Amino acid sequence: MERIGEAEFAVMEVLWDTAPLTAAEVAERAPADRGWSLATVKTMLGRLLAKGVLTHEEEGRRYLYRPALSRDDYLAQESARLVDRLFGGKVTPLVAHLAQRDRLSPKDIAEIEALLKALKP
Amino acid sequence: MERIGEAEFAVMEVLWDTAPLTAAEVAERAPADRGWSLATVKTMLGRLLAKGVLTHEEEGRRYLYRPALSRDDYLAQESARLVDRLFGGKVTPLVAHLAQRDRLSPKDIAEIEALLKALKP
DNA sequence: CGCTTGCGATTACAGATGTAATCGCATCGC
DNA sequence: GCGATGCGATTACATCTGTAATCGCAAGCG
Repeated sequence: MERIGEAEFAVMEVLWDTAPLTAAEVAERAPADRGWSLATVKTMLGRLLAKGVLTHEEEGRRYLYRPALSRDDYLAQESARLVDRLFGGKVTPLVAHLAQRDRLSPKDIAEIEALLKALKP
Repeated sequence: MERIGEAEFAVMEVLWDTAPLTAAEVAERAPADRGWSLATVKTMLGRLLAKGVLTHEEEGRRYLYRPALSRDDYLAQESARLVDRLFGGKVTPLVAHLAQRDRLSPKDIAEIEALLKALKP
């Protein structure tokens, strides 16, 4: 699975929010704090195409870009990577760690409990 | 906070397991599948020193390397990065996602529930 | 029909990272 | 003492990533 970088991810976010878009439209919607030039956005789009995580269809002489990887699949992939690398592939230690370090609020805990309860048969 | 790369992380793992160690000892204990030369390990150690995540003390004409960042702090840092980037900084959606995608076993769920219960006042 | 304009493609370049060879010096064995 | 060894430091180089300028061509304007 091709890795996608931090800046590339920001481009994906734009397209996960709205698709399909032209390069210029992606540039417009990109986070302002990035301060990207249109050229930079075009490079990103080209690389993401090459990595297979975007598709494009021609619209006149332009391309319309569209994600080929769902945000959800991406989340799953990245979460799994973290869990594998840092927590021996087990989710429980991750939750334990987050619980201790992030000081989950009682509300958070209640939410997660409800969520888990709903998963049980 | 200085980022540490994938290969650098592998070196840290060795030192989190056992410390302090000399460069040669780190090389011996590094994951075999990396196939690292001693030179490579030395480069890693140098860079990790420069990043401040290792310390060294002189032992004769060699160094003994020792982590300056605990594995736990590193886990916290990386977990927080993931949660921030992908889940809007909220832990609950991450757990929800893991629960759905990773198909937590009933045993996992029970473990996490017990863990959360223990956190409640 | 030619000229501008707008597009993707190509090229550029710096910094980080992974991998490694080499260098300069201190030390240990003789 | 002196040469071989072993150490960290320096240098090398390819790849990936972030950022961007430039190129070549097609299409639309006049």
